[in-house]
Amino acid sequence: MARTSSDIALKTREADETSPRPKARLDLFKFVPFRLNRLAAEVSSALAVEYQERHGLDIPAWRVIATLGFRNDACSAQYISQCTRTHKSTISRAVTTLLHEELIERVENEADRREFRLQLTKKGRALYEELFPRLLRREDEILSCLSAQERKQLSALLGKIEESLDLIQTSAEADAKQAY
Amino acid sequence: MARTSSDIALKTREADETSPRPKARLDLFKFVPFRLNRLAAEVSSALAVEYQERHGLDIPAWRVIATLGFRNDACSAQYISQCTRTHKSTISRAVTTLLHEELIERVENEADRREFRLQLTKKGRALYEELFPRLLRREDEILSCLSAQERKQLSALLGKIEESLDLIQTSAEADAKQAY
DNA sequence: GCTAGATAGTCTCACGTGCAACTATTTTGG
DNA sequence: CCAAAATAGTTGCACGTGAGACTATCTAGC
Repeated sequence: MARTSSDIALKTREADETSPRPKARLDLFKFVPFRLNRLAAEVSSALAVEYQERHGLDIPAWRVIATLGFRNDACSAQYISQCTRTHKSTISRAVTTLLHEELIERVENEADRREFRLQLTKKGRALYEELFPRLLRREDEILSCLSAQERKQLSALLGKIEESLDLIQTSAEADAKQAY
Repeated sequence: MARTSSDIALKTREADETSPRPKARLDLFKFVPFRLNRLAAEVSSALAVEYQERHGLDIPAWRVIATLGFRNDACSAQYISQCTRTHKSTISRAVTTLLHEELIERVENEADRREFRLQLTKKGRALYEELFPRLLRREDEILSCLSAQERKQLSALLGKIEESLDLIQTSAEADAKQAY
């Protein structure tokens, strides 16, 4: 969000497209992977003020809270790791911190003593209830440049790419896995 | 790209939307900032094989190469830093590495001896010419799930968000800055 | 023309994170 | 049942990177 220095830009490929191009080139500004990276970084830092400055959470911690807050029942660290696509060691460290801050609690799983079931504490639930509307509002602000229809388009397009990259599972798969 | 373990998913908010929702919740899977983050990370790692495994470049180094390759004339590290939105220390380190590998070269700027003008060496140019078509092909693969029109839509939508986040400058601004 | 502030680039520091090894436990296959 | 493989979670290690201090140089204002 905070960019102190003034900004400059590459010339876009646009101008070249009308004229015969002597040699194909790659314009970073039109390169979708680059744009996604830049956009994601920018959006992340725009949201960070909410959970970082206000609550001292980082992204992994927020993902744990969000996953537990969205679900009613407790679930394992493994589950959080998989469905947020975050490395298990990263989740592990976030869980340790959150346990320390008493925002989440864990109970042993009698059936399988390797894993622990995690859930929000009352304090954690309160934080979640206060935080997530703010984040939704931020998201709304960021997307405020789009019409309702454009937002649907964006969501659909992202969905297609996610699906083709296998980032999304069907609810059947999820349920199958959830039946532990 | 490489995810070894099997995947599971959160239930989406979809199901709740028909029924009266007792309490609003936040579904990470529908949260655009999260989706952008995850998608960007996935796409990046899909491209990494091209410049990392084949050429030993990391993302910052690739951004330097790409910027210099796209332009005909030499430009400063500062310029690269600003137009790729990458921290100047990150660019500085990438430049040092690339100089060492003789992929780029720098000449003193007589007019301003604080800055150096950077440009691709013959070797660097060759690498660029070989690399960027591969990357464009990868991008194409990733977007192959979209029709031509959908790609335009995506590009336009990303453009709108970028613009509203002030990630894009007009070519006028760029030219003004470029006139050093 | 000298001083104060801006700017280009480098470097040190701290920190987050992916990888992989490790422990503990469970599952599978003979 | 026992050994081998799989799995949940933790931890040490290495590395990339952002923040910010620092040097050198340039620019602006008096």
